[in-house]
Amino acid sequence: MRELKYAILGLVKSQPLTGYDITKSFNDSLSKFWDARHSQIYPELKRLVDEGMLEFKVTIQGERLEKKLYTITERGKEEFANWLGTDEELAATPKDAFRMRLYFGENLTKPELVDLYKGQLEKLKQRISTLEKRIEEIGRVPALKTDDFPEYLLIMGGIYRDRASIEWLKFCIEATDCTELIDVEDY
Amino acid sequence: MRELKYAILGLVKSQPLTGYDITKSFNDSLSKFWDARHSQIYPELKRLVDEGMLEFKVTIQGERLEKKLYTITERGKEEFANWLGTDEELAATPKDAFRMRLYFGENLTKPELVDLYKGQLEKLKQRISTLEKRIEEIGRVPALKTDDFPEYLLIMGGIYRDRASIEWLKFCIEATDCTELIDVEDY
DNA sequence: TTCTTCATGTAAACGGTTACATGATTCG
DNA sequence: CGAATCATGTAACCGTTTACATGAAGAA
Repeated sequence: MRELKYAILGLVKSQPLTGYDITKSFNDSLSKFWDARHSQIYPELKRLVDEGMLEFKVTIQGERLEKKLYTITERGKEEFANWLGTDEELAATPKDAFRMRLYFGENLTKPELVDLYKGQLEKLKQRISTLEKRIEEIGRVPALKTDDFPEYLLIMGGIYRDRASIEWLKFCIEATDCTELIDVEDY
Repeated sequence: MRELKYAILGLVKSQPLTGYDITKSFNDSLSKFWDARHSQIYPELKRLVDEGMLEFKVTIQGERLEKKLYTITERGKEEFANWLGTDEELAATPKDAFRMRLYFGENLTKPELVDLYKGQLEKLKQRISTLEKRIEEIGRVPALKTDDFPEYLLIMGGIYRDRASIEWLKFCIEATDCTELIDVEDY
C-alpha cells in the first residue's frame, strides 16, 4: 500500500521536482496508471521528507515566490528499487459501474440497453482515437530508454484494453440479441 | 456516486435478502464488478431504510436468532430504474501498480524485468483458466433471462480483459527486447 | 490591468478496509 | 463437543476527493 509514495519517488529519482511539477505529471503521462491531486501530494511530500526519503531546497522564483525543489536521498533510492522489483498479486478487479448495469440488464428495455451499448462503444472509439493520435505524435516506435518510451508502452496498453472492451461489448450485443439494432461494423 | 447503494437495490429488487445474503453475493458473482464487506453493507442498509428505499421484517431463525429480511420499496425501485438507464462517462483509468512498475522499468535490470513479466503472465493465465472453468460449469451459452446469464456475460468480460492484458504484455516483451528470455508461446 | 499559470498549503467529507465484538445454529 | 457457518453490528484508520484559502509571476 501507500503506492503514491512510489510514484513520487520514481518521478523525483530522475530529476529534482517541485510539488507543482509532480502534480502536473499526474495529469499528463502518469494518469495512464495513477493520479493524485495536489492536496494529496503536498502532505505526502512532507511525510517522505520526515521519513528521510526526500530532501528539499527552497529556491526563489522571480522576486520572492518560494518553491521547494525535492531531491531523492540514498534511503529513498533503496526503498524505491526495493519496491520496483517485487512481483505482486494481480490487482483486484476494479469496481465497474457499467458492468454492474449490464449485470442488472434484465431490468432494462431493449432500447435502453441498446443506448447503453452505443454510448459505451462511442466513448471507447473516441478514446482509442485519442490514444492513437498520441502514438502518431510520438512517431511510431521510440527507442528503448528514450523519454517517450515508457509512455508509449502505457498508451499501447490503453489501446489494447479499450479494443478488448469493444470486442467484449460486441459479444454482449450478440448474446443479448441486439445485433440488428446496432451497426457493430462501425467499431 | 454511492454506487454500493445501487448494487444493493439491484440485488434486493429480485428477492428479499438479509445483510448476510448480500455480503455473500459480493463474494461470489458480484465480485466481477463490485465488492464490499459486511462492515460497509450493514450501515448502507440502515441508510437505505432511512431514505425509504428499503424496508425490513425481522424473522426468527431456529429458537431466537434474529435476522432482517430486506425488501425494496416503490421509491427504491424508481431510484434503481432511474440509475440503471443512465449512460455515464467512461470510468477513469484505474490505478495500476503493475503499469507503474513498467513505466519506471528503465530502473530495472533485464532479469528483474523478465521476472515481472513472467509473474504477471502466469497469474493472468491462471485466472483465465479459472474463468474458463466457470464457463464450462455453467454449460456453454445460458439462455437470455436465465439466472446464469448475467454472470456469464461478466465472466466473458473478464476473459476478454485478461487475454488483452496478455497480448499487451507480449507486445511489451517484444518492445523491451526480452523475447529470447521468455517463452511467449506458453501464453 | 486582468487573466492564466505557478506555487503551496489545510479542512471536511467520503468510500472502503481492517479489526473489534457478540452470539446463535448447524453439521460432523 | 467442537468447528464452521449464520447473523449483525461498531470503531479506527487510510487513501482519496472536494472545497477552502492565499498569494506571486508572467503573458496578453
